[in-house]
Amino acid sequence: MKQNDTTPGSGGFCHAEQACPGCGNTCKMLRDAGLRPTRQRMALADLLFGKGDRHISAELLFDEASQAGAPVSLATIYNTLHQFTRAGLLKAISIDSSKTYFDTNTGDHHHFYLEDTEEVVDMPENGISIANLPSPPEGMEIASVDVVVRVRRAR
Amino acid sequence: MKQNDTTPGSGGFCHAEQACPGCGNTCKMLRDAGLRPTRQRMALADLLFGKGDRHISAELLFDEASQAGAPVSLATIYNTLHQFTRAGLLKAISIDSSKTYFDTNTGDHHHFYLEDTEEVVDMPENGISIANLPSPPEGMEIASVDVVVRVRRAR
DNA sequence: TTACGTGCAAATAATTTGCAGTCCC
DNA sequence: GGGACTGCAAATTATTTGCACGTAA
Repeated sequence: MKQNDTTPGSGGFCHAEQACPGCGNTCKMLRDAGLRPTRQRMALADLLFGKGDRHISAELLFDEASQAGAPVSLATIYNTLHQFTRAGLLKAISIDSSKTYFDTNTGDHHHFYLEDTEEVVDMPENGISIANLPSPPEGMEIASVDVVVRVRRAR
Repeated sequence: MKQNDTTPGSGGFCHAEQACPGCGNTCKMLRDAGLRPTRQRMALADLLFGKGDRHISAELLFDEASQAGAPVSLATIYNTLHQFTRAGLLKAISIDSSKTYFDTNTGDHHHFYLEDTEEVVDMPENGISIANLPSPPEGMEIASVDVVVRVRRAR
């Protein structure tokens, strides 16, 4: 359950701008994104942004939420992940064709993909540099450049 | 394996090494890959490799085969695409998370992804260059480096 | 002949959607 | 109170699999 008890008072469990214990700034983050800070969204946001940069699939987040004592339906997980993505809080990455991963690091960066474990890992920000990028087909503009370095256990 | 017994008329419709009309070298390609040159595989190979480098999805190949007068079941399309991939004739690319595309260009190269049309286009071979690639996590070796430049219609 | 291939339909897996009930503002 | 949000289950989409039959070697 919630380890903080800060008298929600006025009906809502979260009080706008001020950082209510347990909400931290999650509440504000959601409001700023134009999303109502509901119980589910708060719980998911805390899981997603509570421990540094993460790369997570819907299914995995579902399991985490369940185990964290905040069961959220899978449909809501998907909805929320997409809402967060639309709001710019997350970035969707498609590395493995079967699952979609969501990245809490929305900055410009690239990834290592561990083939053995199907894990996605951020590449050090300053590492890679790309040159001689061919100009895109005519009439097109570059939306983004995604680099994925697939790695496997060295034998 | 027998390499020189190419007596036409011995039962199969395709006769090993020599270019039988209608087979071209497709036949040999399949044999070399360790795959029996069946009617379906020949038809699909012709569609795949008959017109330069392509990026195609199973569904699309299915439609093409049907229209080409060589209907092949969707299951066989999938099986065949994976067999070809395993044999090194194709390369699977996951750019869009929903569909898997198969690339007839198995060389080292990168792609443009046209977001508007969901099309995959090869990037000129000589264009891009990547530097300062961070070393992979310890105990790991690089399997491949995939670069996808997403482009959209310039407004 | 005989093992490998193929087609079909049912089975999965990941994700989306319709809708009735719930909750935030 | 009212519209935004959720949960559930059914619907979709992409792909895989089991199994009887067909076909290349």
